[in-house]
Amino acid sequence: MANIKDIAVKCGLSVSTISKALNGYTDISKETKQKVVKAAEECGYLPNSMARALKTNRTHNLGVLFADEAHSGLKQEYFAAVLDAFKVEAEQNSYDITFISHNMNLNTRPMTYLEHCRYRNFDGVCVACVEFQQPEVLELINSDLPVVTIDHVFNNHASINSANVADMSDLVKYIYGMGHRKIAYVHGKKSAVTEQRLTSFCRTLHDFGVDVPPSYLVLSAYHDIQATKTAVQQLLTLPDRPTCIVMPDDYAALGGIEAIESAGLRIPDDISVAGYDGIPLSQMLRPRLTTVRQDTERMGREAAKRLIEQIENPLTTIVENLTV
Amino acid sequence: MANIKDIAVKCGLSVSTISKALNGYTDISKETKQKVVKAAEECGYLPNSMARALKTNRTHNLGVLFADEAHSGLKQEYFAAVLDAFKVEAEQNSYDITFISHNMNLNTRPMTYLEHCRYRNFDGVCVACVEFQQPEVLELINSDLPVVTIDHVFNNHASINSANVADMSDLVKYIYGMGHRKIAYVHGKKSAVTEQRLTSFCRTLHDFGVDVPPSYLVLSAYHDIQATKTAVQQLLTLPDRPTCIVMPDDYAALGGIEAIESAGLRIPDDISVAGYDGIPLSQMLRPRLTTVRQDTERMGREAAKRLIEQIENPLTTIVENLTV
DNA sequence: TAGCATTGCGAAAACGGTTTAGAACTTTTC
DNA sequence: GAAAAGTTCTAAACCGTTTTCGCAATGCTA
Repeated sequence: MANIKDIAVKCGLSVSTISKALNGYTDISKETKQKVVKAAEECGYLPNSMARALKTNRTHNLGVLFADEAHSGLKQEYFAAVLDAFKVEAEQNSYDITFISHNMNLNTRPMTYLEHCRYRNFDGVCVACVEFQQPEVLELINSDLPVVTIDHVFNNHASINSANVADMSDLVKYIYGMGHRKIAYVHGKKSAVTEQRLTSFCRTLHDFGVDVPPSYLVLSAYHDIQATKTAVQQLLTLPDRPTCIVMPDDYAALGGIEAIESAGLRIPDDISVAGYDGIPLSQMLRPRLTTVRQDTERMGREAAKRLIEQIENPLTTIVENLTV
Repeated sequence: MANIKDIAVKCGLSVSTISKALNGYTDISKETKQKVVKAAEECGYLPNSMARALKTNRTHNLGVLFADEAHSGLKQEYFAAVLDAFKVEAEQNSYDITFISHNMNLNTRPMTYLEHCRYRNFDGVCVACVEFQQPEVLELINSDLPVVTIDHVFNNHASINSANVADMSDLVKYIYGMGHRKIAYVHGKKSAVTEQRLTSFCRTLHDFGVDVPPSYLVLSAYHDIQATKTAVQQLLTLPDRPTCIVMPDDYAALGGIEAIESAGLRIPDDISVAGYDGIPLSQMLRPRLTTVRQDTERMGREAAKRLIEQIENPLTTIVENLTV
């Protein structure tokens, strides 16, 4: 309720002095500063972030785009975990986070993502879990706003990526080590992430002298239980059935497991299953799922750190890609 | 980039006329309005939400408090689903949402939740998934800000609640119908929700003529796999073991299942298990979990609707509690 | 044609801060 | 003891809007 003017009157000082005293300017004496801080405390003074932002052009607010077409971004445990970590790190640096949307109406037409960010004056944005090739998303990423992307690399932009190549390689080595030679991969839709995993999958096996027949690589989609079920059913009809199937992710794996059990096969006796994500769920499944644990905590925190670094030190910050 | 002044110059009109033309004032001629709108379009004009908020005291931004001590709010599928629905409904009404925290620094000390809301000028707040008895939370809820709470009823405040009494009753009836008579309940920590479920559990069984021995009611915690595992282990040592156990929620149920299987018992042959929440996960478990599906979609949307209603029609809105 | 309502627009004061330039005063320097 | 330098504060412009009030011009009525 109380504003800076009230405090000025109460202290018998000017508005500018109050502002400076409260913002650590050095040309204010210790005594004055103390008096001001005390008065502010007594009034329950809170700065008005709008007025401040209006003048400074800095909101201390970050936009996050965490949504896919199905509006199910938050429901995906993996992204929820990343966002949660992002939030924690942002808060520790006194930044708030607001969701970016494109449903707010501007005159007649709804705003684009970028327009929304400009409207709200976000200091920076974090983009994850979207179709990165969408024009609207590209417009946002190629704007002059500080940006960090998750699981997608753009030239000249910071990004945090899960270590797809190394992780998949480790997973394949582990499976190979268990004695499997006929390994299939039900993979997600074409994307940078998918490409990396797919390539790593094939190359690692190739290095072991195992060649993957094309029929062992089946298209499904991330987080799509039904599609994965269908894909696995297809695999099971092959004359030379795989002995192990790698699923797009832990969640989709549930569909694969269902397909296998419906076919009257037992896991892991008849066929083995591996997932991807390392979400807690996977450790609770019966049978327990072999999976790759992704360090979502670190990804979220690093994303926030690098974004804030970019915002606060635009000139000295080297924008780079981090693989976690 | 372009502001209202630029448009004024471009159109040869005054700033006030531009503002009015863009905001549907009626004392502007059709021709002028068209000219202004066209010019604004050409400049790629976007209003500055800060300036607007500063003047109008309305931000079109809602604060959401979705966090517990463990910072795991978002990781809980149930609340993530509610938040997701809340977000969708808010967006459709041109409201943004940002997370409330208490980590932003004000001078020396961090802000309280309420201070944070004032600082950001939220038009209203949604509170869920917190310890409602915390002083800081109470301060927020009892402030003059429009508030809607999820799963907790406060006098004179809107709230959206899952239908604990009816749902638990239905669950118990179903279990009873399956032939069970020795039913135990591993429940969450004391809270309004827990009380309702516990009471409903006991009363429904009582109505069937079944009395629940105190040893069948064991304290655990929501979403706590370990605590639930321990609680179930305790139940299994009872001389007169239950034939069915109701868990605090689907997630915690995983701990219970583990305890049972570790004890060499089979589900559902030796003992049955029921959960609570109806999260997708539960339908994928082996064995499939009997559970109560909560309409998280409706809860989230209704919460947003009622909050916005309160904000926009403070005088005519009757604040009430909705049970979904 | 005088009087009056209506229509369309502009001037200017907010909203609550930040920040630059400089004023007033004190201290140091030579 | 005057000029230079340092210290502490203030005045005022500014950020981009909204909104009240008033003013002119026009149309209408009698």
